[in-house]
Amino acid sequence: MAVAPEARRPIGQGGRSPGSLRPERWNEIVDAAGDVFDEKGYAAARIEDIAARVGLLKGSLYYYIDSKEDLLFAIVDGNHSRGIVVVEEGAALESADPPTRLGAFVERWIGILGANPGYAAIAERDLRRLSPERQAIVMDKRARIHRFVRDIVEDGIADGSFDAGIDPGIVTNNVFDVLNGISQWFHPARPLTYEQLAEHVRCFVLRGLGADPETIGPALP
Amino acid sequence: MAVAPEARRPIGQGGRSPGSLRPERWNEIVDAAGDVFDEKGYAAARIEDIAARVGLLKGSLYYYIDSKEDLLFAIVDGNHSRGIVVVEEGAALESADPPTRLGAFVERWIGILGANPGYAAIAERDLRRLSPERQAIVMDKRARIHRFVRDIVEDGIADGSFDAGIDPGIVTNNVFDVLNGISQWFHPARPLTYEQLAEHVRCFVLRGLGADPETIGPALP
Amino acid sequence: MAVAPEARRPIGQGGRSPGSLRPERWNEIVDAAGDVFDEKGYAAARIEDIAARVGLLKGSLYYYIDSKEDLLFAIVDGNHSRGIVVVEEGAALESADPPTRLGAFVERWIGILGANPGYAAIAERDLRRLSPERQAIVMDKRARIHRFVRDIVEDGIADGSFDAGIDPGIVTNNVFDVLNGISQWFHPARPLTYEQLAEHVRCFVLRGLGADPETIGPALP
Amino acid sequence: MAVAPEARRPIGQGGRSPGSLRPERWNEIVDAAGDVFDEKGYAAARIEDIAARVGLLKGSLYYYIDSKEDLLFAIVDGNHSRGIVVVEEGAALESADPPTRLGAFVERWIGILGANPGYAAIAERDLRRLSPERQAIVMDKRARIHRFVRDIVEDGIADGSFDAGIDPGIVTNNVFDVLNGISQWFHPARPLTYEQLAEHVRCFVLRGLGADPETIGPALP
DNA sequence: AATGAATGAGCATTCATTCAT
DNA sequence: GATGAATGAATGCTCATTCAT
Repeated sequence: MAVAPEARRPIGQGGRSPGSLRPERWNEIVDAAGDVFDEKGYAAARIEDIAARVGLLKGSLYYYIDSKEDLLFAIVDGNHSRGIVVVEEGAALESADPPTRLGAFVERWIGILGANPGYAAIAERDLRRLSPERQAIVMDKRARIHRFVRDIVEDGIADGSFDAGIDPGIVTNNVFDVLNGISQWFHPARPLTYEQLAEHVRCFVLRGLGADPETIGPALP
Repeated sequence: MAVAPEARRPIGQGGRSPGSLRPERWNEIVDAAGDVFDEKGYAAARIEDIAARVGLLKGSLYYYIDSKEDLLFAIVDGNHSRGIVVVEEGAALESADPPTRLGAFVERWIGILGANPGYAAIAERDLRRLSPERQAIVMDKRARIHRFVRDIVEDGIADGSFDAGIDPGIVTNNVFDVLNGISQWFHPARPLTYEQLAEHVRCFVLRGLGADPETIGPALP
Repeated sequence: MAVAPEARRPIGQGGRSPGSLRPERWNEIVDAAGDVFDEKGYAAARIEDIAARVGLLKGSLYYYIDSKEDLLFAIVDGNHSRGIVVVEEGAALESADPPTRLGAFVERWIGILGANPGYAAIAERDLRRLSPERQAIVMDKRARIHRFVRDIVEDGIADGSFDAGIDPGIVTNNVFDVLNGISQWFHPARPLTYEQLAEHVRCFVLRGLGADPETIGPALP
Repeated sequence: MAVAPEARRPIGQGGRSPGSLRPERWNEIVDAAGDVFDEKGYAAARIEDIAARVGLLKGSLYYYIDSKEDLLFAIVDGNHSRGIVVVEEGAALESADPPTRLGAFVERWIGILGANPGYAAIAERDLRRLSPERQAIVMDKRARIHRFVRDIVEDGIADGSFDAGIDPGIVTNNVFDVLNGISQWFHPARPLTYEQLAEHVRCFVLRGLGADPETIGPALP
């Protein structure tokens, strides 16, 4: 899940930010870093590999970055920024019932997974390698995303559309575990599109919350 | 999820395996490695840290291991060996209906999580840092564990106890994502025991599969 | 016996081979390695010493090499490549009689010893520390060099210019033992040039083979 | 060329000298060390390998030695002690002519090579790894051995049995290079005994010195 | 005599980072 | 913008050596 171009400039970084000069180059680099981090993990990834993937020598990469961590931050923060976008786009559905809103969220989330597959895992895995300040930036976004789902869950419990016995905290975590896990095993090469996958996952999640089968909608086609 | 003591000797490793001489020492070391790998990730973990945690100098650790990878393998393989145990212990329930069997599996799994918390993530994260041979050993166990759940799911679809519209492959992955995600956010320090957590997760999963609420059992207390 | 500059680029090595970019630097490094290996032996030689001798820090040396063994190979293989050159330069003498050819070979060999003294011993001593593939490359060259001398010996026995009772295998080994031993005790600081030494050794060897004193030429001046 | 038992106790070492307790054990250990040093070179040889070859653990070897260097010294000094014996045994031939004396020396030397093959190379190769004191002890023996041959050569030149044009220093080195080189290529598995080899080498050397073919004796059978 | 365990200094190698050109 | 060269700190691993038992 690469960062959407408009969210991709180094944020909270100050300095010359060379990315502003050639945004497309910066995006290439971040994508390359995403691939390499995904394959080897942040610590084992080599700057040289990332540079080679965009046709540079390792020394040259430092024209674009100040440190390896910049790339991790760009990816992890970008991932979360996209998550924020997913969450905020829900405005149109604000008046809908909780199952509909949660289902729509799941579909939007997986839809974006499809656009930039592969980097969700990095966010989970290597978040702690960031500096405390940057971790805080990311954790704040994460909390807002989390809160969005949890609010829906609590609303649903309150209005009876979800089972009263569920624990909002646990269930919210379960939902994100399901969503974040996807990119580790799903490959669109399968005879299944992201849209179809989203349907399955939406059902799994809503059922898991005890939603009325009627509300969830018809069985998958 | 550290390895249960009786399953912990280096398996499939050949060589002098000094761990067999002093199993407690070997267990201490593997536990220490698990902690450090969990905190920093495999690549960033330093042998020196692991050694210090058991009161040794880094060089001394090599009396017990041949390489850092040995420790990763001990943890990852041990984790999976415990998973195999969880899967195989289901013999008594073989004649039960699929929801009961799956629910019991979830409870056993989380029960073991409680015994040795923390290392499940390592297995998911750093599996690829193992040698191909060792990866194969682990992947084989993983496939068997996976197959156990998938078989239950398919049985349940066939006999109508799970929704006919679900995809066994997707759903099995969803289940493991939920189970493996737990150790990343659940801390027993919370006002919730592993048993109570297991109840919640059991319900979430079974409902997600479309099981009859009657079968799932009473709402959580 | 260091490698002649023109033969010195890493041969049969694949990879980026930065030495090709700055041959003089590569030669400096190989010479430094030759000195250090000669003084301490391959195993006891420290990369740090070699680096320091060319004004680098040990880490920097890895810009030029992939491993310490690369340096050993460059020296040992270079030595043998020079030997091949010595052997092949004999074309002009092909029609001469065996004693003349062998005498000329001895003179050429020692002449080259004089150009790059000191590393012949390394080739003999630490050949076995090379990887099997590289050993094979070197052993092949060695066999060709050996064969060149043996052929002359056999020709000489056949045409009566060498004693009929000698064993070509033994005598060829004796000749190379004499030639290879030189660099361990001869220092041109002595009141003797390499040319004079070569004359003595040529006589010793030809006499050893039972050549007609007339053929060998006049006593040394 | 292992050390003859009676010459094998650690010499010039002072201390408890445990070898005196079980001479045969000490010999076993020195032989094992000789094998390992010969295979890998002194620096690359591991105490553990030597210990394993005599059925001990590496720590246990220190009951017999004070340091790895003790073993090198035992071998190198032992080798030279044998050389001294070879040289001194010549008493009976003292009145013989130089070619006879030198020929007899070659035969004795190779005869002893046959008794303990393989370690001559170590002496040449790793002499410099000894402490200065021990190097001095060995170099003194070496000088005496060298001097023995050189004296014969000079006598031979003086009385006309060797060519007047040869340089005693060079030729003596040639002779030892031939003798010391043997163990690197000769294996008694060949269809040739040490006695036969000695004959060939004797002829090569004496001819090399310009001795009268009549003096050298009949061609090899 | 022998061992198991530990030590600690040393070494090859890696790699993020810098910088003059 | 990009590069080649160099840096230096870090880190996995080795191994001679010690010593209580």
